[in-house]
Amino acid sequence: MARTIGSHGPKTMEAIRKAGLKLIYEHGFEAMSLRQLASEVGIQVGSLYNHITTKEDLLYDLIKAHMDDLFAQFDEVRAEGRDKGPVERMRDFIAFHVTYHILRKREVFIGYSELRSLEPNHYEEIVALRRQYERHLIDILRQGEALDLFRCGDASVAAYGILSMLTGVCTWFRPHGRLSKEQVISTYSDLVLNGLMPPSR
Amino acid sequence: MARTIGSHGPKTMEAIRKAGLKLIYEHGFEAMSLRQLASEVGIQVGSLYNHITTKEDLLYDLIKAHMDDLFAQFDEVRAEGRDKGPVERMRDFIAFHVTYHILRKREVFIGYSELRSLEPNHYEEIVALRRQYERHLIDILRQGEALDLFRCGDASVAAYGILSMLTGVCTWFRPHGRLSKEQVISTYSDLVLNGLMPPSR
Amino acid sequence: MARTIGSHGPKTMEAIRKAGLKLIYEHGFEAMSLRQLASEVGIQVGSLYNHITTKEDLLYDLIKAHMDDLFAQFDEVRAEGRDKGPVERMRDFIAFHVTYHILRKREVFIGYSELRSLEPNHYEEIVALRRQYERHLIDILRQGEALDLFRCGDASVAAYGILSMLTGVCTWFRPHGRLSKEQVISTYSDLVLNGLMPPSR
Amino acid sequence: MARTIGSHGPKTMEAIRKAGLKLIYEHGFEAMSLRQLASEVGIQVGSLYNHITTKEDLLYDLIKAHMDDLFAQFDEVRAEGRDKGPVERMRDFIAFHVTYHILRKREVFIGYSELRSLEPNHYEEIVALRRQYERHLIDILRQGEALDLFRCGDASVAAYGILSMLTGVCTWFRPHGRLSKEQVISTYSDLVLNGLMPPSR
DNA sequence: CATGAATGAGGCTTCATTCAT
DNA sequence: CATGAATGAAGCCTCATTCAT
Repeated sequence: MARTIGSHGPKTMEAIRKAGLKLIYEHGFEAMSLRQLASEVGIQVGSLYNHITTKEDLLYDLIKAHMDDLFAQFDEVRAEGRDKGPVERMRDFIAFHVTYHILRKREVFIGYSELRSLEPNHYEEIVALRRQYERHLIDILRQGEALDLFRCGDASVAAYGILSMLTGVCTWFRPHGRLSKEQVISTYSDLVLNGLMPPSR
Repeated sequence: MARTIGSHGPKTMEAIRKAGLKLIYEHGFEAMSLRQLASEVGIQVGSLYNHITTKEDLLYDLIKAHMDDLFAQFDEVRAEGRDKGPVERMRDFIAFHVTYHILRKREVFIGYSELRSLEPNHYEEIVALRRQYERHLIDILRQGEALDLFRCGDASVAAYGILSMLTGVCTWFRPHGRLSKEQVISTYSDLVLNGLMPPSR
Repeated sequence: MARTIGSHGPKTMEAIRKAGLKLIYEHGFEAMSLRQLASEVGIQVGSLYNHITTKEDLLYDLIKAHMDDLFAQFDEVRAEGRDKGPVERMRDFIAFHVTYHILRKREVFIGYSELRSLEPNHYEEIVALRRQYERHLIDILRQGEALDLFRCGDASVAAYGILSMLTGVCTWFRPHGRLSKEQVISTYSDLVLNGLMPPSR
Repeated sequence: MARTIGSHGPKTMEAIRKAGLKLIYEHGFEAMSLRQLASEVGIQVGSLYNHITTKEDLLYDLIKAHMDDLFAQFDEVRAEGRDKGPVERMRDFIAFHVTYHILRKREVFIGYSELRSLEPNHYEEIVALRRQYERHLIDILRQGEALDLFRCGDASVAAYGILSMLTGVCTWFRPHGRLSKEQVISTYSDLVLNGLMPPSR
C-alpha cells in the first residue's frame, strides 16, 4: 500500500480506508466499485490512485491492518496470562475475542469473507496469520487437557468450534441491543468452560 | 425461475444449476460471470436465458432449493423427536445439522455468504426461513431450561453460538481428512451438552 | 436492444478490419482508440469484442494477413522465375515489390511501423516472415555475383539498401500524381541494375 | 520549449531530453507516458512541467534540435563542396548522410516516425526543413545530369530512392556488428554512382 | 524547483441482457 | 432451444496536465 507522505495526503488515505471498510462491509469487495468508493470519499476515481496501487491492494491493506491490530492487542492478553492456568486463560481469550469482534465487526467480517479476493501471496500471508492466532487457542486447550482440567474430543475440532461460536457474534450482535457485551461474554464463557470441563468429578 | 419443460431442456437446466453452484462457491456470486457459467455448461451465454430469467434469479433458485431441502430433511428429524426429551432432541439436531452441512457445504456456504446479492423480496424470504430454522434450536433450549436440564444464560445467544459452531464445520471439514463425521458430531455433542448442563453438584 | 443499421457477422468483421487499417495508418496503432474504431464501423465499443479478442490481436491479424498476401503473390513471381537469370529475376522482383507496395501502401506501412506494438510471439513470427522475404532478394544478388553479372560489396547490405529504396515508394507515391507506377519501376530498375552491374570493361 | 535558466535546471532539462529520446525511440511517442519519463529522469511527474510545457512540445524540441544539427553539420559539407563536381559531391553526401544516420539513429528514427504526433504548425515546419534537405540531393542529381555524368529517369524519384536506401541504414546497422561504417558507405557509394552513371561510354 | 495530490477525460475490456435467425 | 451479434453501462486503471505547498 502506497502511503504517500504529504500535507493533506494522509487525511485522504484515511478517508479512503474508512470508506473502503464501510463499502466492502456493506456490499462486498467485488460488488464495491471504485466509483462508489471515490464518491464516498469525495474525490475523482483517478485520484484514488494517488493513494492506492490497486483495488486488491486496498483490501489487503485493510485486512492486514486488522490482523496486525488483532495481534497487537492479543499480545497484551497473552503477556498477562503467562502465569495463569488454562481456565483463566480461556476466560481471558473469550473476553478478548468477543470484545474485539464486537468492536471491529466490519474488519473481522471482511477478514473472513473477502479472503478469496486476495492475490495468492497476500492470501497465504493472511491465512498464515490466522492459523497462528488459532494455535493460541489450541495451546490453551492442550494445556487444559494436560492438567486434566479440560476434556475435549479433539483439540483442533474444539478450537474451530469455539472460534466459530465466538466469531459468530459479529453477525448478530447489535451495540445497543437487548444484550450487553458482558452478558454475551458471560454466557459464552460458561457454555465453553462447562463444555470443556469433565462433567463428573 | 423459468423451468422450461422440453426434450433436453431439464438436463441443461440441471447442468446450469450444478455449474452455478460450483462457480458461485469458488468465486462468489459477484465474481462469477455468466460467460464463465455458460462456458462451464458448454453453451453460449445467450442460451442461458432460455433457462434462467436473471443472474440473481439463479442465485435465488439455488438458495431457495437448498432451504427447501434443509427443511424437508429436518422435518423428518422433528417428526421422530416429537416424544423425546431436550437432550436427545439436541443430540439429533447436532447430528442432523453437522451432517447436512458437511454434505451440502457449497449450498450452505452460498446460503450464508451471498444473501446480500439477493433482491429485497428474495432476501426477506430466505432470512425468514433461516429464522424459522433457528427457532427450532431455541425451542429445544427453552424446553431444556423449563425441565431444568439446560442452563444457558440467554437462549438466543446460546442458540446463535451453537449454530455458529456447528455451521463452521463446512469451512474446515475435509471429507477424507483426519476426522470422521462421527467424531466431529461426538465432539460437538459433548461440548454443547456439557456446556448446557449445569455442572454436577 | 434492437440492432441498428448494420451488418452481420463476417460483414462486421470485414468492416472492422477495413476501418482498423485506415485508422492505424492515419493515426498509428497506439493513437487509435477503440472508440474511434467502433464509431467508424458504426457499432458500440463493446461490440467490437464479438469479433476481436484484443486490440493487439487486430493489429496482428492485419499484419499477418498482409504478410500472407505478400507471400501468396510473390510465390507466383518466384514460380515464373525458376529458369530465369538474375537480371530478369531482379527486374521481376522490383516490379512486383513496387507494385505491391503501391497498391497496399497502408498495410505495408503498418507492417513496418507498428511491429513494436505486437506481443513478443507475434513480433517474432512477423519478423521471421520478413527475413524470409528478404532472403529471396539476397539469393538473387548471390546468384548474380556467382555468375559475375552483379558486383555488390556485401549482399545483405545491398539487399537492405535496395529494399529500403523500393519500400520507400509507399511514403511518397501518389496514385494519380505526376509519375506512373511504370515510370517508377523503370527508374528504379535502371538505378539498381546499373548499380549492381560492374562498370563497363 | 521553456528552457528555464537556473542552478541545476539545465542539467535536469538535459536529462529529460536524453530520457525522452531513449523512451520515444524504444516505445514510440504515444506509448511513452510522462510517468515513465519522470521515473527515468528520477523526478516526479509534476516536476517535468518546470521544464517542458507539453508532451508534444518535448517531441518537437527533440526533432527540431535534430534537424538543426543535421543542417549545421551538413552546411560544412556543402561549404567544402562548392567547387567540386557532382560525383564527388554525391560521394560526400552519401558519406555524410550515412555517418549522421548511424551516429544519431534514434533522433533520425523519431524524426521520421513520430512526425504525425506533432501539432500542425510544428509538423509543417519540420516537413519544410526535410524538403529543403532533400532538395540538396536533387540539386546534385540535376547538376550531374546537366553535365551528362548522371542519367536518372526522374531526379526526384531517384532522390527519394537514394534517400530511402541511405536512411534505411539506421534500422539495421549495429555499431559493432559485422560491417564497419566505411564498408557500408563504400558499398552504397558504388551502388548509387554506378546506378547513376550511364553504363555505356 | 520539486513535490504530492487533484482533476477529468479517456484507455481497453467485461458485464448482464436482448433478440433475430 | 441454441446461436452469435448487438447494446449500453460499467469495470479498473492510466493519462496529461495543474497547482498549492
